[in-house]
Amino acid sequence: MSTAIVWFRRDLRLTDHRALKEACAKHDCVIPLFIHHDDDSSWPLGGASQWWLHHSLKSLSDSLQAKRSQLILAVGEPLKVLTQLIADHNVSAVYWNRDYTPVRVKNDSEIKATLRRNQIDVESFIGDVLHEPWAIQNGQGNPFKVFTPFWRVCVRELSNSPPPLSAPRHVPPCPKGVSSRKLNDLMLLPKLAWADQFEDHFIPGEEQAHKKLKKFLSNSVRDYGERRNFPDQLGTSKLSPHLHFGEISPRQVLAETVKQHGEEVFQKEYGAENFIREVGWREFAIHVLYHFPHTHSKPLDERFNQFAWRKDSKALRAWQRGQTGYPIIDAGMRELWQTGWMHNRVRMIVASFLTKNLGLSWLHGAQWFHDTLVDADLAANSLGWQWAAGCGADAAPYYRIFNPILQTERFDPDRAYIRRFVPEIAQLPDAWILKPYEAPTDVLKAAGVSLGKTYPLPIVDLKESRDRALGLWKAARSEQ
DNA sequence: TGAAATGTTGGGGCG
DNA sequence: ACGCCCCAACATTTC
Repeated sequence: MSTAIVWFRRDLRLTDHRALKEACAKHDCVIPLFIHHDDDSSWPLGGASQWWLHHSLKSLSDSLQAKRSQLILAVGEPLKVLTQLIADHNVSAVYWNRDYTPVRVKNDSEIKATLRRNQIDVESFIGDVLHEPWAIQNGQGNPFKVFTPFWRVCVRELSNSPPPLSAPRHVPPCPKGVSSRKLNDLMLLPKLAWADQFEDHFIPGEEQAHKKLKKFLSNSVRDYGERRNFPDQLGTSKLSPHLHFGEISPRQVLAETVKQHGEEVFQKEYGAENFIREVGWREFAIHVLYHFPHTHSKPLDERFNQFAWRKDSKALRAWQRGQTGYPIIDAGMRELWQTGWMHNRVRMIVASFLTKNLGLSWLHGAQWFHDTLVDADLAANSLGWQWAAGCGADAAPYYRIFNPILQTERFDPDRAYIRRFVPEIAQLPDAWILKPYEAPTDVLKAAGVSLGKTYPLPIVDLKESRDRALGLWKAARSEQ
């Protein structure tokens, strides 16, 4: 009898799970294990992510039970938990899929070395990427800092990307007497009713992830290139949290897309190409954070190390709570708070507003998103915020400053998004709802809006703050 | 995956 | 009839 542990981390699924497949093929007993432990003190698991994790673990546990296995839950330092289990149940092997975030890379290599010293067979497998981060290089053998050439190489090398695996037909039983914590012991659900609305928008779990992908591929993907820009429409896949927790892998997303739409998904004129390209941005984020592990808290562009960010806790709080006086910003921030998610177009707008107009550090934005997004992902979040702030990989040019009013006119043409999330101004006509502060008094009165009372006055002047940002970014750029 | 400023063009009003 | 001006519409440049 040989027993193996499969250490589940951010790969909460049974299909395309290399570690699980290997363990099931080689061992008579398999302990599917999840260890709850915040190993990155500077980026603790956010509240919204905890909510997702709770439900995703429930789903994985149910799936394993259907295979007559059992998910074992533990709390504490992974090495201690593993060592104890190994000793108690005569475990001979430990398998996991790799995670490329900096703290995990470091901890995993230590755990691997320690267990191997103790004669345990430890094997790790490719994680949730198309290519290992070290397998993709530019002509000089360096990591990429620009998306387009990076993605070109990824696509060219796709034949070397491992194909997705099916679920193991049979999961060997978990040995008798392995004790597990109760899911509720992990204390993942918020004490207040904050997350109550999340479940109206998301159902965590592997089965739902695949359902959502299939539905998206058969209904929406053709118009994705256009429709994805309109936050009021269901034009995006909303797969991000499922991908973050590994309920579905990027290999599966790509394979399913190609299966339904053929190889032409790589040609530019197809909606599916835009969609696959977003999977590419996810891959790029993992690549950049792996090779530049400081970029979750320091700018990739060193000229921004000394940047004079403003400090203004009142403005930060107004931004966080959706009380800036600019409806598209407030709508986005409230969508985030209420649903645990924000449309990507609006993420760009609120990020530009925080960094350029308010002049507050992108780190504040990254921290808030990390805590409140169900899809919070250290790699994607860091890349996205540095991109918006103009200090990261393939960053937006310093002069690219979104105007909230123009963005509303373009991407929320009938103002449905604003009306949904900023109901106190919903009665304003289309022409004024995007800038209530300029609306004539009789229009405001007729709509029941009292500026400064029922809806805030703008906390910053757009033109003034834009000019200030242009000067600062231009100066930062010319340093060194 | 930007916005604003500046430049150019052409139609129409008007002396 | 003609030149001049205004200005919208569009294009280009600049930040």
